[in-house]
Amino acid sequence: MPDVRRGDGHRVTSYDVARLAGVSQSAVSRCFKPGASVSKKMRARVMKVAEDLSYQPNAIARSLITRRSNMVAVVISQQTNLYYPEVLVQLSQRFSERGVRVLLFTLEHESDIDGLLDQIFQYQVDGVVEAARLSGEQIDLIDRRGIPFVFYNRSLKDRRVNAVCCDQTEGERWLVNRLVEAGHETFGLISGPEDSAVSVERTQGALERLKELNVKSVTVVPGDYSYESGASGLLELKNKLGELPDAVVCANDVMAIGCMDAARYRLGVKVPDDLSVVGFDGVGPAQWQSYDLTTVRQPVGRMTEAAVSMILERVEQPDLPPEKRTFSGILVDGGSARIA
Amino acid sequence: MPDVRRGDGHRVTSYDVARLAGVSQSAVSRCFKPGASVSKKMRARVMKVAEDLSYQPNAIARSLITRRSNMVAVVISQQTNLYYPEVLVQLSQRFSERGVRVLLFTLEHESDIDGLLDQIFQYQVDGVVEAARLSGEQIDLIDRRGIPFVFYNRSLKDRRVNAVCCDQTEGERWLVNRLVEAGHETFGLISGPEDSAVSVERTQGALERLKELNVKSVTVVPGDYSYESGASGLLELKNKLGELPDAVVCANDVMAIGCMDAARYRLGVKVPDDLSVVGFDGVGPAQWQSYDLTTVRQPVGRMTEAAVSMILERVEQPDLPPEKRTFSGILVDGGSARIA
DNA sequence: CAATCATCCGCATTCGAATGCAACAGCATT
DNA sequence: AATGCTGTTGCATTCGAATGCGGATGATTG
Repeated sequence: MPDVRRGDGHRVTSYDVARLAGVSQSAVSRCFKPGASVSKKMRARVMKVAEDLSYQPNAIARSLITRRSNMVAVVISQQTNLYYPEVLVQLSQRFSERGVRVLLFTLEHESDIDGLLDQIFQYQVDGVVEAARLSGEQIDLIDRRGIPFVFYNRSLKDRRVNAVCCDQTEGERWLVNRLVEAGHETFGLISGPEDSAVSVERTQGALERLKELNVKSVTVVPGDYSYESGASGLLELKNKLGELPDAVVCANDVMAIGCMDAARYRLGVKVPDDLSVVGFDGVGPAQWQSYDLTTVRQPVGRMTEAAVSMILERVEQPDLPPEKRTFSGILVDGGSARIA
Repeated sequence: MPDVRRGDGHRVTSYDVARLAGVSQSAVSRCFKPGASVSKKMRARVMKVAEDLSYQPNAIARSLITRRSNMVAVVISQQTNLYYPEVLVQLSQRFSERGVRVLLFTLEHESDIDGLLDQIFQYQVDGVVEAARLSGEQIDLIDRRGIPFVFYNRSLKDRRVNAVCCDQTEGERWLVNRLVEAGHETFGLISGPEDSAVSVERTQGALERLKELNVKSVTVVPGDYSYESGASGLLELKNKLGELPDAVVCANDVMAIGCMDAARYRLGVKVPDDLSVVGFDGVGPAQWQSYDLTTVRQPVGRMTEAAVSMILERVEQPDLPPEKRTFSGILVDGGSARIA
């Protein structure tokens, strides 16, 4: 089996193929471009040699001249939230079906994003999917670079940006409706991190609906989306109220799960008999029988598909106006909440 | 605030900076290279202009000439296994601390890997982390390209490749020891996918130790690493045996969790009183109080660190010989198994 | 003041593929 | 045989940064 590298340690280039096939480098290039003007004879000849040499066009060189890297940056923070890995995998799969690769940028802390934007730009990505918070100036920065970007589940109200969101408010309202219909009267809320727009929307959405429905007893305690904070949130609620509320509304599934476990194993309380718990997201473990969580599932498939096509459309047509697409969640009635 | 793009829609290049600063392009290039021969005056001057123009060196162009893309491909399959997202995030973070970015390749089916290798090569990545199965020919393919690569938790016995593994066999032996010491006499095993080397090692490891300890009643049923297959695996065991075994050894945590739920909610059996269940991996949910799983935790931090440094060392010194690094897992005694 | 040396800078080239343009071949038409 | 047309091919240039080499500059020494 022949070695694919030339003697000098360089990679195989289109010139090597051209020389061996007795044609010009441009011919080789054209052979690899679908729909280019090449005779079948030429193509066959070149492809044969290319095959023999295991030649693959250098995407880096191509990017330089075409000004398309076929790479998209995906920025993810919040690795504690089980929800994000799923989003990431789906984005990756959908992009790759369209010939685009994901360059991954993970943030340990959301504040690390400053230097990161510069990094992203250096790699000349064709677009950016942001599942992290950005300040107004940072958005300006991207905008001025003219790179299409889409926010995933976060958007700035007074800003014309592309965004794909799940309707957090609506989802919370559904959950509250269900709980109130079933006769729950005292409520505890465990919110997410203050700086998470999603969390704020969810908590506000629930509060608003509770108010509309004239529910008097509502207590909010802070959480951070983690299992532990769901558990400690419940204990804190009990402390504050002196007793448990009828229902606890958690800003995500993982906290709801932590909350259920604390109820059962630390307080010895039955869910849903003595306490109803609901979450949000619809992550895999929420369906596990130990939890069987009542929650709102985000339509991740449709949301990621939307994000991908919004980006790629704007790579082709940079002048498309900004767009926000909001998807309704799916109410999942589980066994973690008493129903009427 | 000035627009960072020139009138013609092109990006800002080192030539633009050079022109405005009244120096040569090479000077600009040198200013961005740490340790290059540039006077402080020059550097200050250039940096000022660069700042004004929001100039960032084009990593694509740089890669072309330096033959370093500062990108590493990470190939992941098996998205059902909760274990992999954690690995991915850690790899990404550790690489980025060293100035290297992760280009993500996800596989829906392990068989999709054929075309994928070509894709990976096109992007001129500096290295590859493989958390997917490869055939011998595929390894040849990578080898001949001279790209450093590391297998993560899979390796071919009779092949000189780089690999980072958790000692699956040893871990299973520990688990079996614990169970046998505690008096368990009849065993069920739920294996992972047949084509997963990890699963085979785990199951074999357990079987071997059980044999050594002279345990007679051992039944193996197949699983696929999913929650559902853990649940159905338990039912199948019961069918086969006519009754439940004393203990079920699952090839990963997620199946163990499915198994526990099936025991409790479908069979009405108490864990660990009537049935002991153990897993493998040490994923987050294994620690949730509803499960509190006895398992072997893979030292993901050390393993990913090892993978990263093995790759990067070989980018610098391509002649380093292949190396396999095997890490012991950490036995986690949870409440899902009766102990002596 | 001349000689020596280190430091710093610019010129020119390089990486590998894409593409506009011109040249050319082959074929049909008259 | 001359003309025109279509379909292919090659030439030359381009993308943007890095770098070896020679030359200029300035500092230092005798």
